[in-house]
Amino acid sequence: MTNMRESSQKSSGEPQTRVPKRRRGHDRVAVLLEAAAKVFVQKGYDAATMTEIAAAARSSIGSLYQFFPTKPLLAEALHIERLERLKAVLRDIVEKSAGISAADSGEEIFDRLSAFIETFPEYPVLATRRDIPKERKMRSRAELKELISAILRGAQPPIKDEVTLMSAIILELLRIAVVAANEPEAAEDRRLVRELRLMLRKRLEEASTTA
Amino acid sequence: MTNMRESSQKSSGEPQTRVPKRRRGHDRVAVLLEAAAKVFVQKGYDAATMTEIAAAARSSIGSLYQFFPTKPLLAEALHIERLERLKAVLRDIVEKSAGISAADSGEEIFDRLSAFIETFPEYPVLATRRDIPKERKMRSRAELKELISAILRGAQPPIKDEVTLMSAIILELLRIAVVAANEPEAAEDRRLVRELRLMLRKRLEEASTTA
Amino acid sequence: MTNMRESSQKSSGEPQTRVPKRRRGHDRVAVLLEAAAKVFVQKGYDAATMTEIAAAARSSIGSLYQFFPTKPLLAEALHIERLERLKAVLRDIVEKSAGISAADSGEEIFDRLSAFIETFPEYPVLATRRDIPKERKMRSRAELKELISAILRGAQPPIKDEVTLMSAIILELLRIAVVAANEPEAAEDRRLVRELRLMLRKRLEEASTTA
Amino acid sequence: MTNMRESSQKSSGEPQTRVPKRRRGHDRVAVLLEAAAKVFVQKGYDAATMTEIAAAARSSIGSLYQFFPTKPLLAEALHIERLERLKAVLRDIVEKSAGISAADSGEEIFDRLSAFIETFPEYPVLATRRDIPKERKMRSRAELKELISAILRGAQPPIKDEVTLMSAIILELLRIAVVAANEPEAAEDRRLVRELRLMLRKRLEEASTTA
DNA sequence: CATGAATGAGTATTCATTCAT
DNA sequence: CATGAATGAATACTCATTCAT
Repeated sequence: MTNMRESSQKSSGEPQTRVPKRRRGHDRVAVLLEAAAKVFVQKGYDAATMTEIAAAARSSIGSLYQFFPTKPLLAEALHIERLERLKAVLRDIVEKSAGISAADSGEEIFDRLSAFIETFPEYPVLATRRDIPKERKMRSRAELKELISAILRGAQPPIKDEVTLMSAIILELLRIAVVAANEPEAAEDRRLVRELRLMLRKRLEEASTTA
Repeated sequence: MTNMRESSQKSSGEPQTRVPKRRRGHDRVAVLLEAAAKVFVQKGYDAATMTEIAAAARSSIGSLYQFFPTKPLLAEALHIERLERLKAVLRDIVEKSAGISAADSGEEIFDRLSAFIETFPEYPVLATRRDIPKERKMRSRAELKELISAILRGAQPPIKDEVTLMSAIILELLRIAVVAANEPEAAEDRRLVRELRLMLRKRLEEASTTA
Repeated sequence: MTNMRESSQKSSGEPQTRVPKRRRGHDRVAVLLEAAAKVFVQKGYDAATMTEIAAAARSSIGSLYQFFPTKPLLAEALHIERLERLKAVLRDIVEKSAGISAADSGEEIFDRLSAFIETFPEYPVLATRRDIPKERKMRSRAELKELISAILRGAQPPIKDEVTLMSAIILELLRIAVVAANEPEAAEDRRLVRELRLMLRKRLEEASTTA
Repeated sequence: MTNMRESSQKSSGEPQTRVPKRRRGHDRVAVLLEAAAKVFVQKGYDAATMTEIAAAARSSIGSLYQFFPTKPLLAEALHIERLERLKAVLRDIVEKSAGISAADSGEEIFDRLSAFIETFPEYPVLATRRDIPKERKMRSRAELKELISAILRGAQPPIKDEVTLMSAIILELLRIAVVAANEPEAAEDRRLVRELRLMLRKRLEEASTTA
């Protein structure tokens, strides 16, 4: 009793993800996040239970809560972690793609991000969970679009069409690839993805100044 | 809630959605389904509760269960209802589109299905809920693709590329439109959808035998 | 999952104590309240658990929550119920005490309220629980003081001192009696209460206009 | 939290509050006790958590447990500390009040104890917590009454009524003052306290042998 | 059939306490 | 001794589902 849900007020406002101060804590946090990732993919965000996540991490429920005081906060922490990696991938492409054609860069993005999703299938789960803070959602989307735009802006020959729109297209075509990856008809879907990749290439070639 | 009980099955044969005999029952069922649709859209499938659905239908929980013995069965019933309407739309296009160019038909599909989703926003919720029977998922997907294929097969000039693949593309591009409809950046999204529509047109024109 | 505590929002705002619509419900509610009273007295408000209350009512936890959606709401409902009875007692004295001396009325109040507390020992527990809505606390206190004031105003000979102050004194002296009732040294405490009763009498006699 | 574990006792002898050997330990203990006092007042005994107390003392939970192996023991230690101070106050009055009238001494007690409560608002919290050992409760109460009795016995002119009873009255009137101090209607409460003080004076004057 | 009460397993979360470093 | 991570029983509360009236 004297449960939080009763009217007792914590003086320290919103609970936050705790940063571990010991080595053991750091390791544990990593294990917990991976366990969460696994369970979120398997069951979906809503159906995933904190208990199962703790079990998957071979940890006690108390330990889980020591670092992630609520389920949304756990999801958020994992989400941010993955988003950081995703942005790193794009940043890497930004560097390497200077002077490359938009069409080629587009395919690079397409391929690298497909690989990313395959490695971190929890990403789409996290990115679409219902209780994601709306502001966060828009911000991270903007960040991704900005990175893709940066890639396109560095393209040679330059793109004439609005770069933002192109970025949005890429992002959306990727969303399809993501979903398709979870569908059962693997064979056909692979062809579908290839096709989308091609449509993108065409569109980007068209958008490139043909001098 | 992904409650254990949800998936519990009586050994005495699967419970089935009851077909009401009297008129009153029919009305009640319709009201219940609409209420379910509303709540599913508002809260999502998992977070929607049978109690709230009953309340939204100004009915009692007992009544709701009289017709839909489990939550998945309720979702399934609604899903089928909407799917029927969706197929009707496509069938209508099949008829009207004989002799029309694939590109024009594609746009027609795009527009009509967009309108459908706007009218029945619960459709994507139902189509992506986690506990959808996998077999059902594949079957309905196949039905939709077959209908779109029928449209494309009737196109004049005929399509040379594999019709099934084209159908898949259309379906996926639509998925984007659906998601985009739920995003906050309305203005940009509208442009995005228009762009996808255009890409589709291009692809279909290209696929058409240019004699 | 999809627990209330997650970010899902109920459309209907604050949960409220539900009014039973069936006979069975009415009975159950009564039993639940008595059980709550018993457990609150035994364990105190904080240490009382909803589970134990349900058990004491030979009811399921679900049933308890059907009518009292939170522990504070349960306490509040019981509090109000008892407060109503308490006010009824005072109203009864108001009627009977017209023309009686303030000193006699004071003793009557003292005795009747002592009896009340003995019958409903949960009252002080409820009235002093930490999460009582402050506004409610002040309002009920004001109501009680107003009733006692009404009694004193009807006294013959009339009271010259400020009636409100006298009411506050009575209320406070009673608080002592209440606490004393829960102490172990019964014998001495009884004498103490008698003494307080006497002090009150003296004070009221003094306050009465001796023409 | 009235946790089961609170009352769990190791078979290997009751854990006891550790007496620190070094200066640093003494300081730490003092800080911990003050932090506990603060949190107990803010949240109440039940709602206060060991973690929050440790934090308030800018100490670690481990350190807190080093000195106070259980929450009740912590409360007990603080309780005793405050009780010692309270007795010191009364002892001081005993000395100074020889030959003074009971009425004057009574007012002195009233005032000094009011001040004490204002300085140590945790005292009533501790003195009324549910898990206070009953025996302790009675013993400390007896000690206080004895001290007050000593004061009254030294009064000039001597008291004829039973001194113990008078002591009890004083103690109880004080209880009111305490509670009143926590009520919101400050202004009125002040008048109330003054009034009780006066009633006490009257009663003590009356109890004094008027030769 | 309609109604709403009854049920209880399941869920997120808390917190006193222990223990390895 | 200090520190903070680990533990898990206990708690409030939810919700699908059943059933008596």
